[in-house]
Amino acid sequence: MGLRPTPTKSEEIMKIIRVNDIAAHDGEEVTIQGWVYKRTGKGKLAFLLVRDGSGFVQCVAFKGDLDEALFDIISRIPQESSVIITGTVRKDDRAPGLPGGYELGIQSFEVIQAADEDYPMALKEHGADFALDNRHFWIRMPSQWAILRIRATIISAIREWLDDNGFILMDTPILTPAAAEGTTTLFETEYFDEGKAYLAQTGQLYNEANIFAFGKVYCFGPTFRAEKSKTRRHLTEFWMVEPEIAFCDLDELMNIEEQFVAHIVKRVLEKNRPELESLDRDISALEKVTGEFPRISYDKAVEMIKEIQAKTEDPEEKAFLEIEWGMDFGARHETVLTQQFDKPVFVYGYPTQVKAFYMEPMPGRPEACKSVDLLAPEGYGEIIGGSERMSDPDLLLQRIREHELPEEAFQWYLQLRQFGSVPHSGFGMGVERTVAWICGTDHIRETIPFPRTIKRVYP
RNA sequence: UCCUCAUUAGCUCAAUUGGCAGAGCGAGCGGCUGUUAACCGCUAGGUUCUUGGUUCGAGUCCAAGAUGAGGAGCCA
Repeated sequence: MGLRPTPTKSEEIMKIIRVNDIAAHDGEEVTIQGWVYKRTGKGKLAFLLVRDGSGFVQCVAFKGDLDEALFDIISRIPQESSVIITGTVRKDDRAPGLPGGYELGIQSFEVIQAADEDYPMALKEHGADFALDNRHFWIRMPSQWAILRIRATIISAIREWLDDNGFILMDTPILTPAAAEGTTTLFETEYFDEGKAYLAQTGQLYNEANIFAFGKVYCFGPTFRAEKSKTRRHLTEFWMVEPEIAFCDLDELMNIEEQFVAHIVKRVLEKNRPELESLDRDISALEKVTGEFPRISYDKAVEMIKEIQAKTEDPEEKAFLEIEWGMDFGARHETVLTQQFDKPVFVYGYPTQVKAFYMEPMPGRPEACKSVDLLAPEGYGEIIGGSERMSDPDLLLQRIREHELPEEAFQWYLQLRQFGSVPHSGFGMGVERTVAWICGTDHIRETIPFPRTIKRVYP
């Protein structure tokens, strides 16, 4: 507040509100503190769309009501100038904004800083490169503002549900000694005299230790993958929540996941309806995400994809949909599969060979394992990957050797199975993919404030 | 790592067969009492990604490179 050292007399009595509360102040004289998002004029009228972080509201100045010099300042104020505006709230259906429908008739107007006139982010559509180079400004635009507010609700709902259902937050390390699933996709850093350390790509193995102390736990933090993936579904730094539960089998895991996801969607519908509407999200599609989700086996899913492929005429699409039992699903497979349902769908029992080493085999079917992915509808695909973990120490050691993982680094993990091993399960949910699905965003880079991709670490 | 595409004004894009570098938005100035991507008039704004080549002449054709995007593989 260095620009405004002491409050004036009038400031001491003014009633500062936030824009998202404006409906509660109809007819009152209030003050808002924010930034000029857009300015238009019509002779003796000036319209400012002002944002204050909580919403966007139209402020109107009429030349006849104000000192001429003040009206001149208002009608010339550059976009993004920071301002403090006092005026009377009135309901008006013509008023744009978020939530909209109310406007402020300007009575006094203080400029904190008049912005430079060459603000780079014009109010129009931008290409991806320009938008990402200007991410520090892009987040001021309503679409990005709406997505990031929904992201905050999703994160809050994640913690709320887990905290209310007996899960304990256990922060797992970000600097780790070795790969959980191979070293090729890890970011590497020097670690004093201990050699290399790696940025974590999962907290799961540590959570498997934590459950034997706390029963039900979750970790929630950034995750790092150095994969050279350049798609609309990939970031190199993303946030993942990973619950882990003792005495829990695959069916119980699916029960937990569907309650968890339904709660998150419910909270967004309660808290962020104006944001969803501003994004033109099909809200009725989200309202269907309740109750039980369909559960289909990998075997059934392969059959369904084969049927869809047989009906596909486009030769390129047909080639992408080619599948045989034993193959992992690609993005196209997930897309056509989820389009068959209007809720998230569980696919369980994937082939052992395409999944991680620590998953429990299906009873009597060692070629399949007790894994389950949750695929979001409308073509969004995998948002959760989970499994029942292997509890037999001998088989686990065998798998570590088969995958040629450094046995010595997994000693502590193997010891867990020797001292009170129980059936246990867990899953990881990618926050950004979940945000993309709920917001209906077509690219994951818009779902995190400052995305990190293979080609971008600025800003 | 592989495949495909793109790069022209601050931004989004045009530019016919190789023949004068253009528009809209944004910015500045002027006009307008209800604007919603306002509208009307005027002004300013260019290393056509880089380097080399072909040609009387290259934004356009050729070669190499740079940068970015989408996708595959892998994954959340």
